[in-house]
Amino acid sequence: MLKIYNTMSRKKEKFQPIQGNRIKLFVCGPTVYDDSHIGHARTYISFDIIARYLEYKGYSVFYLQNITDIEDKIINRASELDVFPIDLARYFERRYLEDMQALGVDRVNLYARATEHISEIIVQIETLMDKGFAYETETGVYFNESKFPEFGNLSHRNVEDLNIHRVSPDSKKRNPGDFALWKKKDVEPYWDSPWGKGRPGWHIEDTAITEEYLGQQYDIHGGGLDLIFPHHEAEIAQMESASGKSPLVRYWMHTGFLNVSGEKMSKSLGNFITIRDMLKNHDPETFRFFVLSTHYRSPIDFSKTTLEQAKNSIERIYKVIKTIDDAIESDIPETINNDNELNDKLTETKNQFIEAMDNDFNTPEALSIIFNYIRDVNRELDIDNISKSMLKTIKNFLIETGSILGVDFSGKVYTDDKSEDLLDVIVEVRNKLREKKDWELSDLIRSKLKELDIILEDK
RNA sequence: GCCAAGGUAGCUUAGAGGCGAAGCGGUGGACUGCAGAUCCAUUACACGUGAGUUCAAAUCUCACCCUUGGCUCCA
Repeated sequence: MLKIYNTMSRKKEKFQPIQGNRIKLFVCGPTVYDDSHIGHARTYISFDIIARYLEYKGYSVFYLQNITDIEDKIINRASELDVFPIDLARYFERRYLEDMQALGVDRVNLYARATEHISEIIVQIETLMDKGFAYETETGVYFNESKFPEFGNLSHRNVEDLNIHRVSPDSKKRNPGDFALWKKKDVEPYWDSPWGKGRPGWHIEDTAITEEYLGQQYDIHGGGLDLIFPHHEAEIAQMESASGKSPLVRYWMHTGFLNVSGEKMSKSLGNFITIRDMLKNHDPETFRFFVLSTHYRSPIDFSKTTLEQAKNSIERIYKVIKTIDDAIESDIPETINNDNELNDKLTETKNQFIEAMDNDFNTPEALSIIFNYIRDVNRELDIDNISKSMLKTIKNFLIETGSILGVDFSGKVYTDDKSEDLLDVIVEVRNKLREKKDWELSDLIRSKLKELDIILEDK
């Protein structure tokens, strides 16, 4: 039975979709004003895994993500670079999608741009105006926080505390906590609205988009921890006020922060790492494994050591699959008695894996179960107490498990065709030398290959 | 100030009342011509400190120490 930690209740809750086995999942996408960083990667990989697992459990998942392509940061950046905001947004959106593809994040069913939902946004603001939850000033349209006493429930804060620490509130607003639904602007980019030219506030796009595609209430809303306040609070306030229905979302899920060598990642500290830069030094599988090795809600530390450990760990899985492949090729029986025992163990492992993932997607636990099984398999392989058919079953299990987690465990071969052929020749020659016990030359070949980062291992 | 998360072997992480965990790393052994992989053993007094509850506490309670983060830019 799947349990999900709900930020709203601060508890793990039994998961039950609103409608049958259909799950409506929404995750806050990026503001496309710059290349995405590895903190984004952590969040989106986490939700990719969550979506994969939900699908594995037999749910039909509709995964929606917004793209914030109109926002002050985009406009500022565009004017710095002297380009149109929309062009800048499209450029970084394309790069974001490329990054996600490189990371194997491919579970999103629909990306929705804010600028393509302006009419839905306007409709929602009109509803809020009609119902008396919003008011117009000379600078824009604002949500009236005092009309929504539940504000602060998700982040578990009370509004009075927050108001004390507010810096220079806009004097036109009635309450310091009121947030903009529509900003009046008469410089590009702007859209026409009942309140004149302007553009939407940050929070409204998400509820306009989710109402359009998911309805007024849906199952899961995800995002980084930093979005809880004020962004997700604002979403709740807007949508629940507009629809009169509560809750907007059944399960609020938030991913923990990614730190770099123990420090918060920020541009001012100079430790800001984009996904692209990271991928120059690490392969995507390693990074995903690194993400998997910590629970999604915990902080995770990106450092040379942790990435190295992730790389070495995943190699252990690659290696067992390679060993299995070799054994399948070799001359071992199709079935043996010991299969029964290994089959039982496999069933047990599967169950434990599911149990771990059911427990709020506990991937570190799930991995440790896989590693335990791998040790058992290796042990049997070591004493040739395993059959071909069993090995095939085990391999399928490992590959399937990998695909739930989004990691290709089948291992990587870093060669193009020609060099592989060439390598075969070298290995063949070296084997001849070894037959002649010419260790000096064969070791020389091996060490020369090693200098080229080609590791040759004899059986 | 307010709020939150956390302190588990050398490192990275799970666990959450009762069999001392997983990976990485170190050491020794088996296997190898050697190396590697693998297996075995070992390294590990494992649970921030001090009290309390309990037959039993890393896990619950209280106090304290320390770390990190959030407080309307933020995945």
